[in-house]
Amino acid sequence: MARNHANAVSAEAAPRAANKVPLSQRARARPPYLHALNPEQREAVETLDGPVLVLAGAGTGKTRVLTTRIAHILATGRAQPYEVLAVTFTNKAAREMKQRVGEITGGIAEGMPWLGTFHAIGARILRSHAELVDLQPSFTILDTDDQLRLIKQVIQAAGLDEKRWPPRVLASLIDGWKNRGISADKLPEEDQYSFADGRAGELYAAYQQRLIDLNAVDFGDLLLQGLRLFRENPEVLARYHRKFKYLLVDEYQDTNVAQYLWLRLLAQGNHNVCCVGDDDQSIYGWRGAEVDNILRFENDFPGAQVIRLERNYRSTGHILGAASGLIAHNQGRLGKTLHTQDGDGEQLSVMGVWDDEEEARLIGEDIEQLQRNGHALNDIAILVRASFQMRAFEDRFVTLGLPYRVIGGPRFYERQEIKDAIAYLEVTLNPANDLKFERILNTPKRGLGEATLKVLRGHARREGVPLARAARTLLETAELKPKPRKALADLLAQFDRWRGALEQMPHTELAELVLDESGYTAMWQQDKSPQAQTRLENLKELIRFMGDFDSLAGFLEHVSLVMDAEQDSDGDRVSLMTLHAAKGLEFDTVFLPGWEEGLFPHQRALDDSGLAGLEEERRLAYVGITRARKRSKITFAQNRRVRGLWQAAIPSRFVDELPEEHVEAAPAPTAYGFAAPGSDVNVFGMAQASERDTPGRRRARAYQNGNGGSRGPVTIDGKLLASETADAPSFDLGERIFHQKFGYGEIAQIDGNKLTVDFDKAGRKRVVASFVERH
DNA sequence: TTGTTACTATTTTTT
DNA sequence: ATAGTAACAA
Repeated sequence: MARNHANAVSAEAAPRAANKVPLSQRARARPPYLHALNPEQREAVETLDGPVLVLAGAGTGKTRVLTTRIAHILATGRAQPYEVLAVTFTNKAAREMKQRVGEITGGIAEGMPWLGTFHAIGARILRSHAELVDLQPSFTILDTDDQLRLIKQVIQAAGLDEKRWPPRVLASLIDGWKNRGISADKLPEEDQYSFADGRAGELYAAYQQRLIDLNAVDFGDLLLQGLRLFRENPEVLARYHRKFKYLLVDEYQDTNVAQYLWLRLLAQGNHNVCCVGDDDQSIYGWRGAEVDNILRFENDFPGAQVIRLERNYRSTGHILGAASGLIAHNQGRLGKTLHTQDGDGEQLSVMGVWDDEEEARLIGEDIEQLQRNGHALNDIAILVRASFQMRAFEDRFVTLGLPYRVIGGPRFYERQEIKDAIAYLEVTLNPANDLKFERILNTPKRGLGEATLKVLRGHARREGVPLARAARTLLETAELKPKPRKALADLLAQFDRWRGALEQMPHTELAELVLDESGYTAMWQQDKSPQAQTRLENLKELIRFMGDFDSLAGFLEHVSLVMDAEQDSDGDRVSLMTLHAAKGLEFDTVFLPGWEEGLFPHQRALDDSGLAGLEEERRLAYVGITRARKRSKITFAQNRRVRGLWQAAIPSRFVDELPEEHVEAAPAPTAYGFAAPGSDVNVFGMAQASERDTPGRRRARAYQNGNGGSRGPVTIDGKLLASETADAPSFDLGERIFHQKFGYGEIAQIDGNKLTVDFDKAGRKRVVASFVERH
């Protein structure tokens, strides 16, 4: 490992291919984009020939290096935009990179057709050669719902008990195999018995056959079939070897085996492959990422140069020191020493609290304090290990009226109503899409249930035709009872009509028509649940978004690959997210709650993957701490509700692994029950005595906060909200209102900008007026 | 076929 | 606690 380091340093003196570049070129003034880089970054950008691994620690300018490198390749004329393959994991990263390359080159990147996610690029390559892997170029890409439905069918067809052999389990097994590049015919003996008493391979193969029947692929196939394509057709691979002069990979520590193999095949062409990553930030092992890929880079790509970026531009000395000390407890790492030219800054604070409610309250107060001192909420984040931890914070922030945003929650295209709507549109466009057809067959309810579906499936299977086709012929026979028969006939007629309208009207109008006439919109309008309103909004949003595309087909292709929608970034809000979602982001102040054994490190990670699991959890902690520019505040609760029951918790071992010189142990003022909950003690650990903080008022407030059913005026700071509530409408007692989180309710009491509302579902809650709307 | 009740499995999450 | 699912009754 030390050798790598030496290697990197010496390489700086003589870039390997310098002599290939004409002297006139070398003597030119450095282009402006190189000036902004430090020597290591510049080396990473300019070392263009042969394999390069850039080990980029947290906050060392990884994205900058990657984008500048692309810009450099283009600006020096080494390759045309279409000759550079750049892969990322997320659409967000791809978008960002595209934009930043564009900024540096002044638009040359416009046509970088091969900058995208592994899956998008895989799909693109596969479409050009579909026949070579038993597909038609128009193949559809299944989402997880479709995949699960299909696997369920396969399990049923095999005559297995779904309860004993749950489809989800097989789905994740198949996923795992595909991640490791294992196709159905190559399933190792030991994996055979991982499902259904040795029938694993048989089921995997049956599933693959069904995919081919449907002319469909799942996400794993986008890579696995790509591998097969390259292996079975060397001439195709050779074509891409000639095509791609430079390969770049972002977040290399997150690659799985299939991606690695895919990449290695492509890199066999001219070996100009540059991978950027940080072994210390590998946190996706549970979904197939192999840290080994990055650890083994030099073996896999002979002659590789390793360049370390160790100068951190983000965090203070104490934060880096604490994070480095923690991660040093991991065994399998390449090793980096991050340093900063910043000052030491504040030490990390660690504090124990009584329970999750107190944790949320103290952090809430701390945030208000920061806000009073002029900190933007946008610069503050709370990073949790598991999403259930978010609830306490959301509840607290809603009562405080503290604006927050949840990052990475349920994504737009994952929502039920969006998937349903898309299923309708997909079937309109492509009647042969059986899985989507099944999805909407009885949504809304039209009396076409399990029994009808069974008849349809049987018929379709016998004739070897899609369900919609089978349905049509079934209408001619007497196999179905009159009622379902009529319903089915109506549905088919509707689809025919919509299909006919495809050419007649803009696709957004058609979408509205389909959703209206199918009764889908009506279904949600009649739904009384608090989310129904939001769902209808989402449907409107979907149609608005469709307007950005030229055609329905174009829109649907986008949706199948790009599962995320742009996050709204308006307003000054605290960010709330999981540690996983936080990778790549940074904030001035980061709160890290829930550092307790069992939660963080998570018990499941320990049980499932032992030491490797623990090390991944530790990397997660490292990622969390290094998100902070100035302040990291760790808390742990002594008591936490797990699955409804209270459990005593002990502080995470990670707390004790933090080097003491970088950490300040904040006293736990309320932890042992001396101070009443609700007292003004912040996470800095200093009791903030204020004029309104007499013991009596504390008790009063504790009563109000603790016992839910609060009455009387609120004593929590109302003044913070002045700016947000300026334009809030005024309400009357007894008025019906709608609240994003709690649904519909009736106003029971008004205190300035705070309302007490009896919610239909959620009961009596105290909310801020700006958070509700008239109904 | 639909609505009700009982039961179970609850980290992280992209494509 | 809770949500999502499966068996069961109407």
